Amino acid sequence: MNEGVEWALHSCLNLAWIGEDRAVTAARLAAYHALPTAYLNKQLQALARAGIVTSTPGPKGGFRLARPLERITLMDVVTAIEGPDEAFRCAEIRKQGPGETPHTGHELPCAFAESMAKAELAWRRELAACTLADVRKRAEKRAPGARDTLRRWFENS
Amino acid sequence: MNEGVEWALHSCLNLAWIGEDRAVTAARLAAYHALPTAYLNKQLQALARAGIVTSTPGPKGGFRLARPLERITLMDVVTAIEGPDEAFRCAEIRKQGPGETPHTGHELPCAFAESMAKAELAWRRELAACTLADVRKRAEKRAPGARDTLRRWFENS
DNA sequence: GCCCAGTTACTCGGATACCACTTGTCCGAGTCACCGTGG
DNA sequence: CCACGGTGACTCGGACAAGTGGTATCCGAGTAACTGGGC
Repeated sequence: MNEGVEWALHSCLNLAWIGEDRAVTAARLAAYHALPTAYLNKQLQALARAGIVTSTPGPKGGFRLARPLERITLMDVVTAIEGPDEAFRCAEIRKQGPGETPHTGHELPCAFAESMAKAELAWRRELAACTLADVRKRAEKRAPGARDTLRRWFENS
Repeated sequence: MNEGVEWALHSCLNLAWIGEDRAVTAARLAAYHALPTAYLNKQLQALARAGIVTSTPGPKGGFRLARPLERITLMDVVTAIEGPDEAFRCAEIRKQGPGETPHTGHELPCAFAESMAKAELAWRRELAACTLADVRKRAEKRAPGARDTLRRWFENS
């Protein structure tokens, strides 16, 4: 899986902690975790295309959350970064070569693909059931000072 | 996801349909679906290392199933081909740069990683619950002639 | 006829290139803030 | 003092390279079957 997913998740949480009142540039978000600025910018663009964050150009511009964390799921972020394609894409090799399935088995979906899709659906269901607000709650319980440290750093930057 | 997974799954099913009495070479398995022989051989080697199939060299050699399909799950095959690593590997970026989580939040696992791992566990659970025998049953119901066609082709090859 | 050793051909197995995609970087279009000027 | 136009700098956004892992291939080590000869 693309590692940009982790960057995007933490960036969303950071944006929420900073507050929705002001936009944050990709450079500052990147600096906070020592990430390559331009590449994180690329991921944030993907989030913007997905409607998870909004981007404003010009001075005092940057990114901010498009909606509260309660309405953003892990699935949203993963889909925004990874794309909508399924991980297991059936190439239908059973239809190639002499082994092409006979007796009207072509139209019906491949039994393997079906089971893999079912498993992937369970994965997506879990991701869709977990909002970033849930994660924020757990993170604040574990590292109580993280939020304040972050706000202080972004104000003094 | 690696496309070799699909090849391995179909090859296992084909081996089961052919019968356990004789070994089948990678070349014939590949020819049946018009796949590159050497590369499929590589995937079969991975299955052999995982103990899913056994390989015998020399004339009349080849691959055969190490155990019946009832005891082979989708998870086994996926792990054999893809490796045991999780798809989402947390790089712990929260510990980098000025944003390193303070107040003893380091030892506890990342909340994001935890949720992602939970979702992935659901995926693995589904894969582990589905045996290749289940898939075979469904495939035979959809394409009743597939098994006989396959056996005929492999006998006349 | 039976046994055995040598040869042979066939198999897997790992070492070796090729290619696509992820990762990483750069510069330009657009935009808002700021500043100086005029009323 | 206030309004306004011009300038400037800062932002995102997409186009452009580099590195890594998946994809594909080849050749060698090893083995079991086959063949021919000897008993």
